[in-house]
Amino acid sequence: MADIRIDWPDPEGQEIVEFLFAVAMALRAHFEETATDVGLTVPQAHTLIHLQEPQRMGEVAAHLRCEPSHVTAIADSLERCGFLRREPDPEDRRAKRLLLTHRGQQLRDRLLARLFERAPIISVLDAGQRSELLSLLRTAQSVAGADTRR
Amino acid sequence: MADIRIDWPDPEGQEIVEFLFAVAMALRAHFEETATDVGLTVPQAHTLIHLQEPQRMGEVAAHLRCEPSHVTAIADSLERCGFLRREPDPEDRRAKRLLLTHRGQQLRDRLLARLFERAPIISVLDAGQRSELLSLLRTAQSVAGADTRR
DNA sequence: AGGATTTACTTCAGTGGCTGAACTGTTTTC
DNA sequence: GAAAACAGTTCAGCCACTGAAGTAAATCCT
Repeated sequence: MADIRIDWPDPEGQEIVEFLFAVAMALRAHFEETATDVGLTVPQAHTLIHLQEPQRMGEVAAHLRCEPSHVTAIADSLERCGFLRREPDPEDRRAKRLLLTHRGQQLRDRLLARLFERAPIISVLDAGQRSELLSLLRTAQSVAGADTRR
Repeated sequence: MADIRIDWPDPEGQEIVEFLFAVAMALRAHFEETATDVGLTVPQAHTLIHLQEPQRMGEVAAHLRCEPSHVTAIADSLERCGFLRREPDPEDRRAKRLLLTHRGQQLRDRLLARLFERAPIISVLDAGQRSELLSLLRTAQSVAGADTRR
């Protein structure tokens, strides 16, 4: 992504976007690698991470930004592996909540630990740089979040 | 991605990684949206962007991190649409180079313009914050790059 | 020089993530 | 209490992508 050239009035902004794209791609690769390391696919890993607390399937679908039918498939596979189970939602008998089994919790912890442990990028920054980066990212958060929604 | 909690000795680093994941997901969505806006799929858009200068197909495959056979398919589609053509590599008659047609160039420019123009994140930062962010990202670049390679 | 190996792309069959439509059962609405 | 909206499931099908087998050209090795 470092080889993009285009006539554009804001070279600094462009360079930032390019860097962020590079970061995005690196993190994506890191996530995928970590997931396969622990024996999960990317959507399985995303789902597992989201299930810190029991969630209704529709809520998971909204979080993953995919169709509910896809969540059915993901939940099927994770349930077959014994990482979660379906539980009827006490407040709505149409809905089901996904909740992690003990093995699922363990796997989730392992996954997250590896994810943060070997994360690229932050390891070269010193304490001051890191808090600077953090505050900049916090500032930018609102827009990023606003842009994420469909 | 804001709802991850795990017992981890480095909460600041964790928060940075979480933010970067959020940024990564936002940018990915932004890229996908922009690509479909101009009538391209994600891999088509990536390929088009990479073709600022004519590239051999193997080189494109390496850049996209996919199998050469997939590049054949992508090139087929883009050639059918008239955005690029195959040209025999003058230095190796086994190889073919992909090069953009005029329409392909135009589309690439439009794509990149939209990509930077509507990029999330940077728009809320002022000039000082932006150069800070840029220098931090430059510092972190080496590691990110190192982690990207297989 | 020339036969064996490697390399660049293509073709094709198959996998896996994901969507959209049709269906069941439950809740809400008026 | 019937009609509409909703949660999840099933199924057919799309698209990105891989891996193996095939063709043609370059390189390697005496």
